[in-house]
Amino acid sequence: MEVTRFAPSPTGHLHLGGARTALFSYLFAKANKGKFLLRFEDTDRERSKKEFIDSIIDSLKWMKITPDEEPIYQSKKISNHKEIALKLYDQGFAYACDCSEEQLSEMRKDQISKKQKPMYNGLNRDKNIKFSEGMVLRFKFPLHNSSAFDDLILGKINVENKEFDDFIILRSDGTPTYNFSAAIDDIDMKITTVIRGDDHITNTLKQINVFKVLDKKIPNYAHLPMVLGESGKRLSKRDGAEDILEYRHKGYLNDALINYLVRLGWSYGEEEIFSLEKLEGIFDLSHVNSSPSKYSQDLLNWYNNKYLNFLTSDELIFKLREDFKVDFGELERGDLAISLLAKGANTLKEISEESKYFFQDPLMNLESAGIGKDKKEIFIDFKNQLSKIDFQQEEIETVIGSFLKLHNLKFPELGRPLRMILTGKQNAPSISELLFILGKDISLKRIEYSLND
RNA sequence: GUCCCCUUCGUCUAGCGGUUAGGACACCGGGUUUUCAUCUCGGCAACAGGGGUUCGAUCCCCCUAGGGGACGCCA
Repeated sequence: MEVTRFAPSPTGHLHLGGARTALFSYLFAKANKGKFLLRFEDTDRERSKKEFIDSIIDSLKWMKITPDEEPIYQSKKISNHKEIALKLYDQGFAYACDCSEEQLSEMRKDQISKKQKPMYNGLNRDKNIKFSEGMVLRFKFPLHNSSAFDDLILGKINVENKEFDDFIILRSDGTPTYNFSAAIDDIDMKITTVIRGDDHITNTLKQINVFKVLDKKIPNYAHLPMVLGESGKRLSKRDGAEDILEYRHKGYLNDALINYLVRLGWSYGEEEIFSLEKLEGIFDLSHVNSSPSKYSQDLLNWYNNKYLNFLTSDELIFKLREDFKVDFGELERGDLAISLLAKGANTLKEISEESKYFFQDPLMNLESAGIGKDKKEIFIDFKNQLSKIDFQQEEIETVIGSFLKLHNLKFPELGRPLRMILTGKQNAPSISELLFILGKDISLKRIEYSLND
């Protein structure tokens, strides 16, 4: 059975890139009838925050990415990992090193100045220093040959071992480091396929050597090409490197975001729209693109607009009420109003902002509505005509038509000022729709207000 | 600097040796809407460059260029 995991470090919120990694990992597990697990790599005491654990959990929940078991906290396994590191030391797969941080940074500076790759030079590798607390343990990385693995997305990756140094597996404070703990935990959790960003490729090469000395089966790896910002640079605050929940606050739908994210790198012929349920059946790694992709606000907006319009007016009303405190349920014809606005809106927030005139009288006087004093009589007559009819859409259109004819007016001469009176805006739904949705009382009230000027 | 990964329209991508190189977003026109949006029809637009392999390369190999990533007692 396939077992995958998402292993964020709680040193920040979940952002777009992380969410995509989690999604792919989750979908791969589901599509293979396997398990998806969550592990917090919270061994960086300084930067790991409970706040971020909570926010990552909330974000995943909102994205409908549900782990099949309770989350694992790496910090709880520190002593276990230390024990294993010590065992490796006893077996000669690791060695003690007492180089000071100053020594190491000197070494690094020196190498950089010589245009060399900065890395530990193996000074203490063969000195058989006896380990005592306060020293670090370094992994004896093979000196010769190369390390390789078959990436499920990228294909064969092979790097000369001389490119690696003897990385630290146990810090001087006695805690294990990432590359060591991650490998051990993947073993413990029986992970079969590791799906993560391709910035982890070198880590993978290190970790498979840990697997080897431990004589454990190496999992499959799939490295996802990065998501870049719209500028082509690293994802920044401006384009998605912020809290994924920000998207919720801006009025994006989780289903739209899921759909957008999965299509960022993965494809299924020429289909564009996928429900999570469908993805759980058809997702695969072989159709993941091997090149990096750029974030596109336009495309996300397009998806969001689509999904907004997949919703029923009742569902829209519910979401607007919950997330934006705008209650279309209070309106006579709120269902029509909201679906009308949803047609052209990219986000729930836009709907709420656009909806003002349904809830508040715009209070336009003659001048701001663009009606000259000489035209006032005409509008008074129009108001009288309106007040006589039953406010059904057809009747409204009929009365407008005959009124226009009677006064020999072109539509805009009536429509433009009327739209201002009704909404306070130049751009809004069609006049007959507006009158119908607003209803007789409100429509007449707004017209009267202007005419009383 | 060293190593690794990547390269099809501006963007997301289809393609898996023979295609008029397809779709979507964006953009630009036409129609509908006597406003905007919607809707609809149409248009613009790509195989980074150079060598091979092959009867034939977008597709396979090499080089160059460009982009991204890694190089911590962070994860």
